[in-house]
Amino acid sequence: MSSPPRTLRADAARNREALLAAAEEEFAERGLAASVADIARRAGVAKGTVFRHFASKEDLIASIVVEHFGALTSAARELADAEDPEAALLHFLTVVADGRRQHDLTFLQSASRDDERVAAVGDELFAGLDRLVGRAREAGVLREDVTTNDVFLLMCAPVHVVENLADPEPDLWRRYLGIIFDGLRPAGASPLPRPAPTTRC
Amino acid sequence: MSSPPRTLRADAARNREALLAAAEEEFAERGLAASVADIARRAGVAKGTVFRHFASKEDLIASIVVEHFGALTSAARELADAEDPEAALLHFLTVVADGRRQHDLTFLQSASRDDERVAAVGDELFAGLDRLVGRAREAGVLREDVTTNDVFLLMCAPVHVVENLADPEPDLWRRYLGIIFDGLRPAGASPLPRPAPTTRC
DNA sequence: GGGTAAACGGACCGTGTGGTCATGTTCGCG
DNA sequence: CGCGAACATGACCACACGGTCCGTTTACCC
Repeated sequence: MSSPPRTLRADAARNREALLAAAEEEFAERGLAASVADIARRAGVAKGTVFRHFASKEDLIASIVVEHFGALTSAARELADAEDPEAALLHFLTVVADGRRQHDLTFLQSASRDDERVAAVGDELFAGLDRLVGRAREAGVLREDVTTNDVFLLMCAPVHVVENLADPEPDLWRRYLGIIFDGLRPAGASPLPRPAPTTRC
Repeated sequence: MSSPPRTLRADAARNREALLAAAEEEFAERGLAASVADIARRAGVAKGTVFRHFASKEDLIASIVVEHFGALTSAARELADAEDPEAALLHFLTVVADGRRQHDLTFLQSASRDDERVAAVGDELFAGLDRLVGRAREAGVLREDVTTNDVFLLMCAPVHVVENLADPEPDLWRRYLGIIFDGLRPAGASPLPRPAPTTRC
């Protein structure tokens, strides 16, 4: 039992990146039904190569989600100490939505729910968001009864709202982010019928 | 070329209803990937029977959507002349979300986007909602810059937000309907970054 | 009850899928 | 340059899917 080498060969690294990019596009266009063969074709490699890099289709999906979550976590960290907490939170939510702009990738996330790597980066992302939400609430720009969990769940809603539209109109999600963000503000907030969820995610 | 009889035989009608119900449950549990064979098994009939009632899997999906839209249109009509326009709109949105409570069925809707029957009942539903939205805006309980199209798109968001949660918590969507509805109120409304969509649906 | 058309069952078919593997190719180090 | 290991390939497999078909069963009407 020998362990695999720590660094990938140049061509292998290139193919891995190409596969991740191709898979993201393919999943965006055809949903979970996108086939491994099509992904390989799009990346310009043979099908066997896909399974050299990813143990299974599920593993490929999880890898995409891990990559995305990582990028969002970085964005959250960079905004953690911004001067304007409200702008920081809104900007973060914009980054989240923009990252999924092309099409929605939430289904990938839920498809890899029990992957432990995904759970780990999900925790980090949640922690980053928690910081932003905490500062926003301290600053009084967020209604009192809203938790990080709420924002975490609502994060993808703007993109999701627009997703089923035939006509693309690439920036329309900004409109719904605006509406939902207004719903998160203290002004005009009415009592919420149910308590916030307790379990993370 | 003879036309089929106007009324179904008793057993056929029973099976048709059983199939629609079974399909709805199966789609809710397993998404679009639910197989016709599983649907048939759940309804207690053979696979061939499915295709006797519905020309294809797509046709079955469209039939479910048509049924749903019809029920919602009826609900909208009943609320059209309610005394309190705000309560009427909120109640309608509650009915919409509650109808999809078990799981989200939006993907069925988008899967049958080019079905003409679906388009027809979709128009009726939109008209019903338009009435409710119009009265709400006249009453000043809806922000000025929000259109019927916006509400139509946001309609399913509360359920969608909760959909990817592992833990069911069946009524949690009410919380997010509350938040989003607050975002639709005039109080504390901030300017929206993009214009409302022009194309219907 | 008997006759008939409608409805049902389930074996069957073609296709496309995720995944495997033996063989051939390329990188990169010495 | 040369060699071994890492990598890529594409034919191949088992399987599940949507959909078809025809022999059989069933509900309805007189």
